[in-house]
Amino acid sequence: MMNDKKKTVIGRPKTFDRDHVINVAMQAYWQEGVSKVSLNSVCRIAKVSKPAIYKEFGSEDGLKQAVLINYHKMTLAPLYEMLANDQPFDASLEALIEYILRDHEALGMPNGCLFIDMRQCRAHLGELTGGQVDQFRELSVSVFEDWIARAKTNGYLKQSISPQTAAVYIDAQIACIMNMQKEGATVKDVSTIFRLALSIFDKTPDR
Amino acid sequence: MMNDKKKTVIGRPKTFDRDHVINVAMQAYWQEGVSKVSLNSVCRIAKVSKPAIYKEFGSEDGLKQAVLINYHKMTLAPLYEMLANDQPFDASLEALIEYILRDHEALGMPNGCLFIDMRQCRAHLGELTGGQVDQFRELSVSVFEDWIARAKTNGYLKQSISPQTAAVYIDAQIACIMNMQKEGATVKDVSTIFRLALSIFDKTPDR
DNA sequence: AGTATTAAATTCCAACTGGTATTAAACAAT
DNA sequence: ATTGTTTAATACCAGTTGGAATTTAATACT
Repeated sequence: MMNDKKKTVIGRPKTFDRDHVINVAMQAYWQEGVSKVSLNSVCRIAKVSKPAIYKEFGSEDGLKQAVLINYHKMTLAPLYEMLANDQPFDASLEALIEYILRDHEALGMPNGCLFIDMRQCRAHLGELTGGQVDQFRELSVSVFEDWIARAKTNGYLKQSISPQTAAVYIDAQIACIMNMQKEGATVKDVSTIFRLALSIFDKTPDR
Repeated sequence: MMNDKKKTVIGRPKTFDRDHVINVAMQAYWQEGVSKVSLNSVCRIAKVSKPAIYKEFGSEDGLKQAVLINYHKMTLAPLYEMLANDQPFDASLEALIEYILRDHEALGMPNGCLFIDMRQCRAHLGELTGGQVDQFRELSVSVFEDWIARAKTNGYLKQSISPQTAAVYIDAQIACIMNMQKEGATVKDVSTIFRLALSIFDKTPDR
């Protein structure tokens, strides 16, 4: 806006690649579990020095928060956007199922969900990351709630379940499935269980 | 069987209280999460020296295994026994729900489930504990499977779900609920979600 | 009293943790 | 070439970890 491409700046030029560090750390946290990855090991695999990370993120807590925000942007936000579209409930439900059940390994992603992992060790996270987790949690349930409420007013959903309850239920089932996946359950089992759990939203309850 | 109460034995008399250490460690693992409790801290709160623990359990891994076995005996086994009784399916299902939903805090227990916690960090456990987790896992699903299969042959359950699938489903839902509980969900929410998830086994599907 | 035997606690270890003070390097301006 | 400024890397800190060697204490037997 103010200056174009390259303003000359004095001092040693920056070589630190913020995104690279975030991605490497995200991969490690996601794969191993956030509580199993030390800051030292992040430095090792990202090939950056510890003071460089402190300069950029302030603390380990800051790094974790940055990673979580990144994870949200690339993995959670797209799902929420999908649910915000005004499709028929059946279609959006199927889209959600597809998204949750997509094969992580085939896509080069670790199994499980980093967000769920962080929620489960919430008590041991720092202020920044912990607060961010809470914030994303609220966002998550409100998205589900809106989605269900909209489906009901649109007549897609006849069930007597309240949007609040439905939102908590869906949230819990996603967490459940992500944990199963991380524990090494087969794709088939994970899929069967998830569809079974969400079958309570089916219109024709004659199983 | 061979000797009565007290056989005289040379050497310094033992003061180490195995059960005390196991209970203290179990409490800590259960409360904080097994991966968050160091052997040093167990020594501190149990007021025993580290070599004493090594003498008794061989290693940290051995202690964790002993704790898991104890946890199983006092918390998991009773549930399995209940399900082995030949009650009507509705009754045993309700009993399971009651047992899973019982108020941990009111009973002086930490929230969540130590077994589930160990399953989720299975990859980071030692050989002994990890193997024990696997063993109890197999036992668990086989108990659920037998229970469901029995209910079906007895005509209590008309559903088209296979016992294998049902067993995995129940296992997953229990894990789900325990995780919710540990994350601090209200008793009401936990109860609602669990009953909703298990409502797929209801006879009359007109919710 | 002394000795063998068993169990206890103290002390130590190298490795690792999150975090920081200090030094070295790379540039622009002079 | 020197100086100022910014970044990067090295080296270090105190504290903790799982584990083990060593020492000290408590008993029965001789």
